[in-house]
Amino acid sequence: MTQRFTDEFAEAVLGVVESIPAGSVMSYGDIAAAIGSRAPRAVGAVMATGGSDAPWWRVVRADGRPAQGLEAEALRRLRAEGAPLSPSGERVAMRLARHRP
DNA sequence: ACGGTGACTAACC
DNA sequence: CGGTTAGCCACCG
Repeated sequence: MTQRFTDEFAEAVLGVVESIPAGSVMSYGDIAAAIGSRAPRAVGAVMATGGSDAPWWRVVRADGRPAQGLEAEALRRLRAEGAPLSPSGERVAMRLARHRP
């Protein structure tokens, strides 16, 4: 571990992210709601800061599109996991892939 | 204390 | 379907 997360928020976010099973995904909003927050943007900030060690590719936007700037990489990994993708292949089929705890 | 900012979202047109 | 707009909350200088 390279970083220690003293912030409860960041700790909670990463905990949820690591609980997402392969082949499934959660939106930033889903994660925020899962920890009783309404700050999907803050979730994104945590991921941008210390999400490198977590399965960040399983965290996508509400419309099923992966994080801005990492779309190609994320989609590659998601496909490898067998996550259901849209016919176009550029976004995740949220209806099928969404993980609900 | 304050305002700007962001790996966001939902509502509208 | 797609482009815009306003709303939200946590973090940082």
